Amino acid sequence: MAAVTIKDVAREAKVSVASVSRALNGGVGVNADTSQRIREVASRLRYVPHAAARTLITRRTNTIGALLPDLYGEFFSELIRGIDLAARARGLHLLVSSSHDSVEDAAAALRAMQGRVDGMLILSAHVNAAFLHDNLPEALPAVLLNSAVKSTDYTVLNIDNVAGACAMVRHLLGAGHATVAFIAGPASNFDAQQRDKGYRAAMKKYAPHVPLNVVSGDFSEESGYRAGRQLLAQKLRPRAVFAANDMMAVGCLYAFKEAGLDVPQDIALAGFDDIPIARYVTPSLSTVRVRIVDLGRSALERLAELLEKPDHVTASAHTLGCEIVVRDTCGANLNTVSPRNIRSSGNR
Amino acid sequence: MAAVTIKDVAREAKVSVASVSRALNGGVGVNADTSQRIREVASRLRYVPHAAARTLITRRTNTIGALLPDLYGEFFSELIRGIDLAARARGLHLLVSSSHDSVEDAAAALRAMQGRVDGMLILSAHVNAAFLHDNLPEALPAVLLNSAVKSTDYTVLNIDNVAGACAMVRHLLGAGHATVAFIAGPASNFDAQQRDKGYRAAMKKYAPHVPLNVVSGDFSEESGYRAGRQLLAQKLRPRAVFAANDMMAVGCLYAFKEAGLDVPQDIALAGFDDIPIARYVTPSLSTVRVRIVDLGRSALERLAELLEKPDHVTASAHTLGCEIVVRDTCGANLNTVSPRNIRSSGNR
DNA sequence: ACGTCCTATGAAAACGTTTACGTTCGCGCC
DNA sequence: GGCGCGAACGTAAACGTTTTCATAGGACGT
Repeated sequence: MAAVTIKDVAREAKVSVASVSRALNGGVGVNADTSQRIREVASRLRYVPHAAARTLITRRTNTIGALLPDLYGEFFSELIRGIDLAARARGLHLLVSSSHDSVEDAAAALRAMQGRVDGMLILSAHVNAAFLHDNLPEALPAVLLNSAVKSTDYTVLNIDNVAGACAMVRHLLGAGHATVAFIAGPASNFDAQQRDKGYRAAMKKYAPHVPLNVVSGDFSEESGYRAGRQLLAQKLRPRAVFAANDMMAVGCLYAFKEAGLDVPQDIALAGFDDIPIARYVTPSLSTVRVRIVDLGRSALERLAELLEKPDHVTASAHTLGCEIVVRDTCGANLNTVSPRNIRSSGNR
Repeated sequence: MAAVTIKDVAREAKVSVASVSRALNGGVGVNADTSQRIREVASRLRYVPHAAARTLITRRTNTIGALLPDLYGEFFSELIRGIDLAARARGLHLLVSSSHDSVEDAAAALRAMQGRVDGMLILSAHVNAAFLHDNLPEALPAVLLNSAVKSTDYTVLNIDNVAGACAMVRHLLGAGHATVAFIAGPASNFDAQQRDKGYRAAMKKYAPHVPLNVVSGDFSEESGYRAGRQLLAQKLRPRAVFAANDMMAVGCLYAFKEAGLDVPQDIALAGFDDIPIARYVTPSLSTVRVRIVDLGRSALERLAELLEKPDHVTASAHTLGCEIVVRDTCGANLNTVSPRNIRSSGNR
């Protein structure tokens, strides 16, 4: 056992523990060369302050907790990466609890983090004001990600789904596709709601005389496939289809291929998320990209802000922009040969 | 501030703090109904033991740390999911530090976790005996993932890359492809080394008279593309190509398509990892699947074992099997129509 | 020479637990 | 009745820090 404590350092440096503590924490109120000597002794003994003891008296854990649902692939890893990077830059640790699909699960995890963290990052389908009130100790700073909660008590950080969807619909219309159908996501999902809203807003604004055409889906590839078949069965087949996420777009793409249609000549297609698969399907999928890393990073930054000055940093709401990624399925670059985007990173 | 401590509970229940502690921790040595009463008071006051105070005296944090490199997508999320699930089942918390690409980074992160965790899960390219000796406090239990370290001091958990690669090469040969080339990964990478080894072993065993044919790559898609062109330029084009990972296989696939070759008729192809993209490229990629969730889960289970009884649980080495996933690029199911595998899960 | 202030330092309290050690008390046994 | 014993419970020490307060000793102005 290492077990080298502040007392050992004090004895070795022939000073009191108080001086050691002072020297190691900024060194104010202690002579410069004494401080220097203490530091040397400390590093020689490989002294590491006992985090728990420090927490006990400081009331600071220097740790933030992340409560996440059962996320999938890229989204999860990018989000964590963003959070982790920003946390490390601030000397904060990251306590993760993921894969919560039920409310009880999430509540239990939240309670288990009690006292272990200085603040929380929460991304969960079932957080609402009541849930938070019941399970989140008041005065524990928290930042909500992608949440419909509009409380004045919590800072929330959202992806600008509306603007992203709106921009894509506009792009499709602008590419000459007169009619644009929409494959919706699960009605309970906040992202899905917002994207739906964006579709409707864009249609109203840029193609006010074209009737809306919405078929339902649940974000799964299979539901996208079904939606695709459903659209093909319509009397007037739409010129373009906008799916609320990429997985559904991929399913839809297979339905079109199966029917012998040429994408984008016969029918254009676009998705949302820019999952890695998007660039590898044939033809490659046009979509709306969300910078997930940024979402994680700025979430942590907001939280860190809250930690610094808990005194009236008013809870605020922020929005993260999206960008349109034009590939082959949207039919906007028919005449140009689309270069295959090779990414040289990612050695896994 | 909640700030309800054990003293508050004791006062309210008219007992000493010692009895409260006893009642809440198994309740031995305390009268049954006293214990009951204490519990009621505790839950009524919403008492939550202060984790740091408990850690200070117990020397247990009930937290395990995970040190991970800059992982990518599915691999990362699945690994964390496996670890998280197993940890939660044991009441352990998970402190994550990821995205470490340099040795210094990893060392710093390891030291920062000092005293915050009861044990470590380490997956990193640059861990070796010396690194661990320098940065890991002795007597801190650790489990190494996918590591070349063969120390008797640490438990290591590896993917059976050799057997996986071996099985795939055998499968390709068995499908009638007389010659099999190999696209190697970065020489410094342990997985890459093992897969290379598997290729060589299989060729020696099942096709001893066929010359080896290895071109180099670095796990990136781009290097796979280059390797593919290199293979096509050979005098005797191989009948099948086995890439050390899926990304390179995908790059290679594009090189073949570009050259107008039909895969798998003209040349067969296989990868390793079964990343999600594998099933979406056209034709879909045959590959070797690794159950990453299991890797995470059993890593945590080994570590938990170490924590339970630090007294001579001899450090051991374990291996996790792979399975071959036959899709279209390997040419093994030419005559059957391969059903497109739709996954209905994954709503993200 | 003397009070005053300032700097460097040490002593000790406090944080909230767990646990070793006493103390009390009831009970059975000789 | 004395004795030992075990169960129930309380007292207090201990864990390793930070921080408040006290003290000593200069420097400095008068």
